[in-house]
Amino acid sequence: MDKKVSIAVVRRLPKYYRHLDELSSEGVARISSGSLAVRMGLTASQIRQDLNCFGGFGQQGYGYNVERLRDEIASILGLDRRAKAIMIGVGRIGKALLYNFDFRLCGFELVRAFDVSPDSVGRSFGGVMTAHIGELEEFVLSERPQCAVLTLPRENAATMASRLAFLGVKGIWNFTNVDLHLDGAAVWVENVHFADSLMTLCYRINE
Amino acid sequence: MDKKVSIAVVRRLPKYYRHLDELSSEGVARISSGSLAVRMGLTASQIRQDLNCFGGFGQQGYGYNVERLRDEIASILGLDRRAKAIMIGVGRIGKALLYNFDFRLCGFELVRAFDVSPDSVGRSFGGVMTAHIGELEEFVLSERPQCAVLTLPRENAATMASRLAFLGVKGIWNFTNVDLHLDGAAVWVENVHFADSLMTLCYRINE
DNA sequence: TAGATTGTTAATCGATTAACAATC
DNA sequence: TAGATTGTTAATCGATTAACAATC
Repeated sequence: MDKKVSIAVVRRLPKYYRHLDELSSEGVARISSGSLAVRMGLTASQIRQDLNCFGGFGQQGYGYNVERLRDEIASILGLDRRAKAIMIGVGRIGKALLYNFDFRLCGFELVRAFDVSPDSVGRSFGGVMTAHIGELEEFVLSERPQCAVLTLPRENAATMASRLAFLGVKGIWNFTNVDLHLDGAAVWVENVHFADSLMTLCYRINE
Repeated sequence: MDKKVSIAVVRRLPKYYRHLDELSSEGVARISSGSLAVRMGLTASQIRQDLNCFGGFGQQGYGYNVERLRDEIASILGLDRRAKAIMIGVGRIGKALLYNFDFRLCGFELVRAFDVSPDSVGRSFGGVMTAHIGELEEFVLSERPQCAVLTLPRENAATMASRLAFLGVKGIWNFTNVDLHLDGAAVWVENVHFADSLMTLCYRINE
């Protein structure tokens, strides 16, 4: 266990979790790497390799216990830690996330949103209170959120990212279509580049 | 030119496009693979390899003409084709896209949205008219959109995907947290899995 | 026990990086 | 011409797949 874990493996973990959780809801108690492979569109070999980065969760001749494996993966991902997160920018995308997206299922507690607009400041959306961006420093230094959701206009993304890195935030979930360069800072940036995604689809359609 | 193009290369194309477009706005007329590599966080070798999948766009001793290269990549991606797209499901995420996202910059014209709710049907959001989902078949068969944006509740995603595949849609931009299996159908699915993305970040933060 | 299926090592495949001749 | 930088081939690296002994 604890071999070097590649990016490719980490990116597959949420997918494993999702399918195992579904299987669990369907009442499936155990599954072999072969069946899971068919269901997920992977190879059995790859699944066994992936899981063995973290430990031997299966049993020869039997397969894997669905609930146990799901919970192991949840734990590996840190979904049970409930780290604090904040949101920067409460526009349409920010609000869509606040109302429709369950941060808890992804291991986070969204504790505060920030914006500049009087339309949003002081109001609560999806149960999350919005404060003025001027209060960011004080809030972060006292509450120590580990993650920030960047849903502000792209012009302000780079500056805000540095500001957050300086404050010690450890992860940025970036919805602006900008590549953030936080050289030196120990910040992990996870990008959600809508445009890149749709352009990829455009390529496939026109192929 | 026209060597086999890997998934990895295709996924980098939008990023090349974005950076070249920025360089162009900055008034930069030419760039070497070395400088572009520094800017994009890649290696010069990889950039030259990537671009040579499609043709020799550079010039020895000079580098690449920024505007020309940007336009070549736009053309490779098909951003200049303006394919028709429709949206299925006009909830908060759908509306956020309709109001804030520029489909044209990604090679699509969003021509119609569909929903069931009387709150949305007959209304226009971000310049796109919403029709009742019952009119889907007629519309698709006459207008022949090549792409559908799936922003409906996840319970309905699988059924709707089959329906769209049957109607001859060629690409699905999937915002529901479900893996769609359209075996046999010639449909490319491009997923935007918010939860998978955030869970990945959760892993990094708890590492 | 016999059958099934894992964990793990070895083989293959593909993608990235390095090197350099071609040439602007 | 000399310097710079590409296009392209070869070398390396890493990830996926195959194979099989271990074992439940």
